[in-house]
Formats: sequence, C-alpha cells, structure tokens
Amino acid sequence: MPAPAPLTQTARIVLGLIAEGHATGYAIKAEVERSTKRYWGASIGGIYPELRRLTDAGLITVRDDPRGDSPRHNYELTEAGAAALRRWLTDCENPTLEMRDESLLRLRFANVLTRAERSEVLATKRRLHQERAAEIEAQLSRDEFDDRFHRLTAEYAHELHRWAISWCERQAVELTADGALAPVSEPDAATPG
Amino acid sequence: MPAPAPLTQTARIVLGLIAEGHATGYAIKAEVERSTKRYWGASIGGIYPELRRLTDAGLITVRDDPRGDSPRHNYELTEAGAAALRRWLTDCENPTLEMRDESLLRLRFANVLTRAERSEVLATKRRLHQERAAEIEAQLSRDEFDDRFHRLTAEYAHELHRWAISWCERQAVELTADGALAPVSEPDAATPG
DNA sequence: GTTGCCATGTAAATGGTTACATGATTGG
DNA sequence: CCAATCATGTAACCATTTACATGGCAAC
Repeated sequence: MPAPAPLTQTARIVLGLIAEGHATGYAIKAEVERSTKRYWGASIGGIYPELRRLTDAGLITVRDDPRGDSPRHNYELTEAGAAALRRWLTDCENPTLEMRDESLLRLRFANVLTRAERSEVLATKRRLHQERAAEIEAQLSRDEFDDRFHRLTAEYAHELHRWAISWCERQAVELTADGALAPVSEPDAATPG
Repeated sequence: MPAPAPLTQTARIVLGLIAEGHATGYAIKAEVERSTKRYWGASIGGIYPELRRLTDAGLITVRDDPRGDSPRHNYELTEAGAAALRRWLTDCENPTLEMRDESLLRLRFANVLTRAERSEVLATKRRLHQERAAEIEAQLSRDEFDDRFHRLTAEYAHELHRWAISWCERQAVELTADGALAPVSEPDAATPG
C-alpha cells in the first residue's frame, strides 16, 4: 500500500476531536474556539472540507442525523482513522513548535522608543497575558474540563501565561531602574519635529 | 491622506530589521533564521516582494551597492518608514499572540494512549524544549546579542523553554505515580489486533 | 415574532512556503 | 579548483481566513 499522506494540520485536530466525541463540524469548531485555539487553531472554512476529505480517505464515517428538516452529520472514527490518530500521536518525532508573539517582536525593536514607550510596550504584553490567564481561570473554576489531559493542557497554558506575567513584572522593574539610576540616552524619536 | 494600510506580518519584521541595520534581503533572512523565527517567522520568498512593496510605498529606499558583477541592494528607512515603524510599535493595542504547539495537542489527546506512550509524548516535548534552550544558551554564551532588547527577547525565549522543561519534568513524576499508585485502565489501543 | 444559536457549506482572497533558477565572491 | 556563503528573484503551490449564503430550531 502507498505510504499514507501525513495528516494536515486541520486533519490532526479534527481527528482528535472526533475521537473525543465532538461529532459535528459545528461542535468541532466550538471546541477549537473554546480551548484548543490556544495552542492549535483551525477555522470553520477549513473544517468542513477536511471532514469531506477524511471521509473520502476512509478515516471517518458519517451518519445522517437530521434535526427536523435541517441536516446534521455525525462523524465517527473508522478503525483506519483510529490507527492514523495513534500513529500521529506515537510516531511524531519533531512536533511543530511555533510562536507568533507580536509583543516580543515589539520589545525587540524597543531601542527606537523612549523610556515611557518601552514601559508601555511591556505593560501591553503583561495585560495580554493577564487577559488570557483570566479566561482560563474562569473556565477552570467552572470545571469545564472533564478529561484529565484536556484539563492538563489548559493548566499548562494558564501557568505559561502566569510565568509570562511575572517575567513582564520583573522586567518592568529593570526598565524603571533605568530611569532612576542610569539614564539612557533618548533616541531621536524622543524629539519629534 | 488615506489611512495607511496596516503593516503585513512580513513588513513588520522587515521594517524593524532594516532599522536595526540589516541592509539586504539576504541579511534580513539570516537574522530571522538566527533569532527572530523563535517568535516571528518570515520566509525568503516573502521578503524580496515585501522589500519591493515597501519601496513602492515610500517606507524604505534602495541604494545599489554591487559587489563586483553581482547586484546588491542596501535598504534604509525613509522618514515615513521610521514613522510607520514607530506607529506600529506604539499604537498596537492587541498584539498577535498565537502558538502552534503540536506536543501540547498530542498531550491533549493522550487519553487514547497507553501509559508508556503518554510518557513518551511528554518526553518528546521535554526534549524539544531542551534543544531549543540549548541553541539559545550557545548563542548567549557566544555573546551574539549586541543590542539590549535583542538580548532580552533571547533571554525570554530561553527562560520560557526552561520553564516548559520543568513543567514536563513535574508532569512526568505525576504520570509515573499513576502507574505505581493508582493504575488506570488501559485504553483499547493497548491491545491491538 | 424575533433573537440567538445550531448547523452546513462555498468562493474569493490572502498570505506564506517551497522549490527553482541563477550567479558572484571568498577562502582554503 | 572547489565548496561555502552571499545575494537576488520568480512561480507554483498550499493552506487558511473571511465573507457570503442559507435555513431550522428553541426560547422568550
């Protein structure tokens, strides 16, 4: 048999969430929004076509389950689908690990800013992590995470944001110390025309 | 005048790196590979067209600076470019913060795995963070980061990976305790056909 | 009866990555 | 002379996002 094509990014999460019991495209999207988008996103426009592809590939099956007049499709893993999921979970040697952290990028270029602006960049970063942490805290306190590993990843994200907040606070102290003890020369930007 | 289009992702890093003195497309790409890709990626195929667009938009200027027969373009910020950079650095209210962490996604679905496999998923995640941390350590010990804020972001990434390593180690203990104290029922997957 | 949610799906546009294609310079 | 690095650029492909389009059902 031909080597099975590696699962696309969207296929990875669709397969996993179907295994968790999220049976419709809509439910998968809702679950992504509620929790996985923190570490693995997918958009509605990609999910429906992927469901079709996975069905054609024999990794999932559909059962029609209309609500009155409106169509509804319930998806389940086939044996091949369960095997593909397990293969990905166990055979993946170099998992993807990418970040798009605009607040860090801005901090990197902060040498063109004034001291006050630098502090603001840092404060914005801190606020962002606080918001994200608060969301997760609310979900945890509502006991939204039934599954052990599901909860574990939420706690990971929560602790990660808490760590980032404390990092920002430590750096804020250093930036302030700058002003008090060792004034740096202001960049051109400090004196606009 | 019309509201200036917000900078594309590639434009943000190109503008910032030109401000830092990376004058050619090649140099920008090299710097991305060496350091920024840890929090903000860009690919060579996107950089050259972006340099063209930014030139057309009047945010940067080119000076031809051939090396012998082969062409070389030196880019510099115009005043408008410096202003656009500053505007992005200071006006950005909701900075992008996205992650693609496949190791976390795998951990989330780990309930379909055996105990041994779960430990392996966690160990793979730990190894990944160790590799990334080691890279940054090597760069820091070689004193590769001249600029203060440039070094700061490298240290951020380094500490972040160290935090993740310690998280993995703590969880590994819990997973092991599972086996010793409170054996969980093995999933179907433990007894393949 | 109307608002909001459940539910499905498509089409166009965007944006980015990969591969390709080329060639000069530098150092061993 | 050969390999590595510097340097530029294009084209095809891919994947994802956004907007559009539709309509039933449930609750107030």
